[in-house]
Amino acid sequence: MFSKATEYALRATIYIAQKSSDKNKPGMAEIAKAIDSPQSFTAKILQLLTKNNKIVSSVRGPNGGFFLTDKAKKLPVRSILEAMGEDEVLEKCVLGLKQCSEAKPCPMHTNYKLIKGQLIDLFETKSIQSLADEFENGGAKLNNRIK
Amino acid sequence: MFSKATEYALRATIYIAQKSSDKNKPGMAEIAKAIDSPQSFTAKILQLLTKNNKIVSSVRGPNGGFFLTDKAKKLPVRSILEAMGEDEVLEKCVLGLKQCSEAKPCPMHTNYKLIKGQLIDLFETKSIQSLADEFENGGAKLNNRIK
DNA sequence: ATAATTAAGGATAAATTTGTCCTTAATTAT
DNA sequence: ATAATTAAGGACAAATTTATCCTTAATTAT
Ligand code: FES
Ligand code: FES
Repeated sequence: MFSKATEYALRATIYIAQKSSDKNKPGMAEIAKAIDSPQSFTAKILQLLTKNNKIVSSVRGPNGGFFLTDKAKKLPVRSILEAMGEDEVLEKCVLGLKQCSEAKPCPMHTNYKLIKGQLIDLFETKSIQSLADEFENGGAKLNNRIK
Repeated sequence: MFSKATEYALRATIYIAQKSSDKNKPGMAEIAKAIDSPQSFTAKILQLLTKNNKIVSSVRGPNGGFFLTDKAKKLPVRSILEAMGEDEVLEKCVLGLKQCSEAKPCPMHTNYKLIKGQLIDLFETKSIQSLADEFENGGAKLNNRIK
């Protein structure tokens, strides 16, 4: 559904939201390990999410790392997709027509639009914070390594 | 959601299902034009769908082209995804965990699984034939060029 | 001030996806 | 039989995505 980059972005952001505090900000090594992603690549992705302080914030130097402001935690998950330039996935025609519309619907449209609506609603309603709460609190995981 | 290749595969198959008959089998040029796809690339994709006569059938030579057997028309849309090796998209974890499971759910799982179920149901229930019926009959389109 | 730590950023490489072109093989019409 | 038509298939090219590595800049601890 999403690119690897966006999957890493989602997992990393949720991890940071849950783990960061004033005292403790996870660094790249910790994050990549926790979400089971390639470290250098994930670093690039966090750079994107940090640019203009869109979603993720960071501090350099010893005890530095990544964190989310309270404001950022309240953002809908969709804002991560937007920062990754991949939120059009939610709006796309499932058969790849240039527009998904009632005016010129594809043969799947009538059935798919119901699902699409729920998908959009999910990503717009769920906040980053609420996903962070699911993580560990609700027993949700951000990797599924055996150990 | 799907790769371009799979989008072309879906559109092309639906088009062929609707347009082909004993007397008339659309060729590559016609298909690519109708579904607004790059011809040579689409040809490769139809080769995949034709291999082992999985979904699409073909005849070479004058008045040759592509068609679907009645049996093929009754296949679920998901079988096209399978032929393209891309049906795992339906089963995947939305955050990219290696497994989507109740045992080790990601933070989106509880909400997403409801949508996922509908998505799987849609692709397993809808037949290629029923989509072909939507096309032109039901006013559905396989491209949205202005003209 | 200095050294240590950590993210930012640039350059580059590998892998995959998307796409084109040309030749070959099969089939049909004449 | 021959020529025309059309899909099959191989080789290759372009574009995009994924990934690594190394240097630079900022910050902190000493
Ligand atoms: S037009 Fe294809 S899903 Fe809406
Ligand atoms: S585990 Fe992520 S969607 Fe099921």
